[in-house]
Amino acid sequence: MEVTIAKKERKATSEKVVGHFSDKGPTNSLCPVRDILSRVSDKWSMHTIILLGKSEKLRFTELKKGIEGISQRMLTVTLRALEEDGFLVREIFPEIPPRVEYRLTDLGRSLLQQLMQLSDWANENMDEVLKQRKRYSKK
Amino acid sequence: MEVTIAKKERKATSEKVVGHFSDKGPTNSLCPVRDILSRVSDKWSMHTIILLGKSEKLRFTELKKGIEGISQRMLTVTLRALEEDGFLVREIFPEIPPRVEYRLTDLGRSLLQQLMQLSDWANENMDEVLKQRKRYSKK
DNA sequence: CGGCATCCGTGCCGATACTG
DNA sequence: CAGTATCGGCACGGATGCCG
Repeated sequence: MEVTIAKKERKATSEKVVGHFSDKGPTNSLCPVRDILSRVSDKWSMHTIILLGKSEKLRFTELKKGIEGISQRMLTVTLRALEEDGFLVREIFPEIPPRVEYRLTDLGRSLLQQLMQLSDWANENMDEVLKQRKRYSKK
Repeated sequence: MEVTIAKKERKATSEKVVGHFSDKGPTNSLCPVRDILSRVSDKWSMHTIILLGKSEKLRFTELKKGIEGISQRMLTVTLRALEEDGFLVREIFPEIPPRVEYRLTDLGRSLLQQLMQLSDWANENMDEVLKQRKRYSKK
């Protein structure tokens, strides 16, 4: 039995979301959004998805090199969480030294498309946001 | 001079994002995305934006009633952060008792559109994600 | 009514050391 | 190479009390 880090660390997050949206209410229809949003918006998931989107298939070490600043631990945690949601698959080659490859699933690529759209919006509007922040800071 | 809670609490987040994306790297173009994503994906921002999107203009207490489970403190923090980014405006009426109204800006409504798209995607794909999680849990 | 100040638990994440 | 285990700092957010 492997996977001990990610399993524990993810449980809390899931329950947090479920707990706040499982009951009725007008905003209830957005439960999935916050769920996925909170999955993707953590510190490293988006980086990982984008990088995999560019290269189609990468090894652990290649990902680590491509994502500047990420620790071994967080790369593992992030990859396991994305695997759990079905955004990527993990393929183990029982060689010595071991080799593990990661690639996006169709679902993962679909998510990537969404992120790209959001990316476009963000790039278009970031200047305005920064301007607003500046204005706000001296009020 | 007002605004003490939110200002302090936001500084760390901003610096965190900037610190990790201000340098070069292939994923650098996504800096704004993570910035906005981390703004929107906190515990209450999306609720707030959606609710304001429905009602066009709401008072503090009305928002508090509409967002189930939110504390006074977090509503204040959330509203200040969204105001800082220019997603909503805060209008104070110096009456007794005081009245404060919040409404989305054009920028905020534009962001809302993006969230709605993401919402659609999430609703379409959540079943698949949940299925994947189940499969993963018994592996 | 619409906040602010403070205390405090909990979870996220980095650093480090160890392993098949 | 690709992880796991553990410790510790710090940010996020809840509870409570006070105020113009």
